[in-house]
Amino acid sequence: MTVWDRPEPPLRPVPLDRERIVAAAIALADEGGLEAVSLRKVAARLNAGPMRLYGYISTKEELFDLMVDEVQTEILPEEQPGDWREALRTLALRTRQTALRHEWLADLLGGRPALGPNGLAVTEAKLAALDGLADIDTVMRAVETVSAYFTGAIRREIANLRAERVTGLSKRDWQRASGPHVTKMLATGRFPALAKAVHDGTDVDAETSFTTGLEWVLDAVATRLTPPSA
Amino acid sequence: MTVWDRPEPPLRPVPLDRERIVAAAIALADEGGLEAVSLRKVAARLNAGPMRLYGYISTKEELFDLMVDEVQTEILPEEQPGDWREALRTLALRTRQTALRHEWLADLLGGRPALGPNGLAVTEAKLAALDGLADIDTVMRAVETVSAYFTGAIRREIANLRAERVTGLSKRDWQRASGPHVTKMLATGRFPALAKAVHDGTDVDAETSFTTGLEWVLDAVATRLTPPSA
DNA sequence: TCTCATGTCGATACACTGTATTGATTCGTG
DNA sequence: CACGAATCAATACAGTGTATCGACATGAGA
Repeated sequence: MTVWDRPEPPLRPVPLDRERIVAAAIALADEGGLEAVSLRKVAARLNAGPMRLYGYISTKEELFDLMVDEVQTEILPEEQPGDWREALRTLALRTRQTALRHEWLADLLGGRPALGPNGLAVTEAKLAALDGLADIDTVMRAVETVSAYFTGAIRREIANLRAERVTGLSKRDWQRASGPHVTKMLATGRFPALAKAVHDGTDVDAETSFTTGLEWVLDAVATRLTPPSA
Repeated sequence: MTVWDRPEPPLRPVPLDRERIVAAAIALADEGGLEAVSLRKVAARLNAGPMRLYGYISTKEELFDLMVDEVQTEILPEEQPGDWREALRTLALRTRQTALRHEWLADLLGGRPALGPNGLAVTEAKLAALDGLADIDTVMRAVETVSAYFTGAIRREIANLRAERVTGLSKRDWQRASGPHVTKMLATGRFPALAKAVHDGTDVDAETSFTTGLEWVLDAVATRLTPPSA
């Protein structure tokens, strides 16, 4: 093979760093969901071979960890509001909004401990909101409870959202009218309470459902805080 | 190739049904986690070719749906206790226990709407527990909130459990002593509340954490129920 | 300025995945 | 007994995460 047949060597490889890798991965996930993220595709976006990434991460799971940590920056508000309740509410709502912007986050939420810098910062913010308002153990239980609530609520919301997308129908309409399976099941009479709920319940939007439950949980937390000493 | 070279045809294929397929898949997942479930391995356990499964499911996701629905039978208690609170608590605790028996459930919990017969039965049980104790919309909010809580709590618990397994240390010990990364981060002083929590907080076991939060949420629900008419 | 060691990079390779297609084989039915 | 339909397995394909390894550009030392 002569020189003329051989292509010029590729230009010096673009320098890589985790930031660029994670950004590429997030872009892919935003476009096509988590399953669209493959090391080959991420590398391709950066004009690199797949193996190149293994200098920066040692496993695909680590890439996911980095992605989660990265979007946590969107969760922390610029300034922490004063009231503990407002602070926790804001963190919960911003987590939800972030998950709506990056739906793949719902698949990862709660899946692994969030130990990256931004994850720790979010945890810090949660704990700081309640700092001094009760003994530490109560504060920890409170943070765990609120976080567990919104993790679960967000997962369910995104799950429903996806289901609605594939059928093109709202969950309610779908159950009531054209979801043949559920309709048939309800018709069996084996699920009276469920049938009543589907039939008589108001089809409340996801945000209302989320905030309603959130306020309930925050109420529960409020009861446990030590009353401000008189 | 003569008859003598050719092996006898395989015995008539073992008849298949979804039950056996799902059982095989669950066994695999119990042993090696969700990622150990491949259509090839499931089929192999049933002495069948991979393609055979596509007569019973049309996608791997559907197999997961069936697996989730199957283990829901372990969640429903034999008899429904009388008290709404007891009923919801039992459902939550049994979901947790089921997830501890089948850790892969944590990966799937809340990931897709549970519309199988057993999933519907569990939802029915939740709704039935509160039936008549408040208007339907309140009942639905209550069920959503409790479910969201324990979905998130279970996910976190399993996530921590796995993390502990790979390091061989309790989360607390690990953070305090030998988790170099977290230790270093805490040492930066950027996370004072977190540092205090790790340092001064009691290392409560997972079950206590779970039930504590659960009772809080149940308290919150209680507040919303219409007081028994005098 | 030349040589050599070092370490980075990418090509290749491997074992495996979910699933479409296709061809053989069996069975029920006329 | 023959044929049509249905069932099933083999093959195939495009993709996956990651181990291995050879080439090559780069920096250090002489």
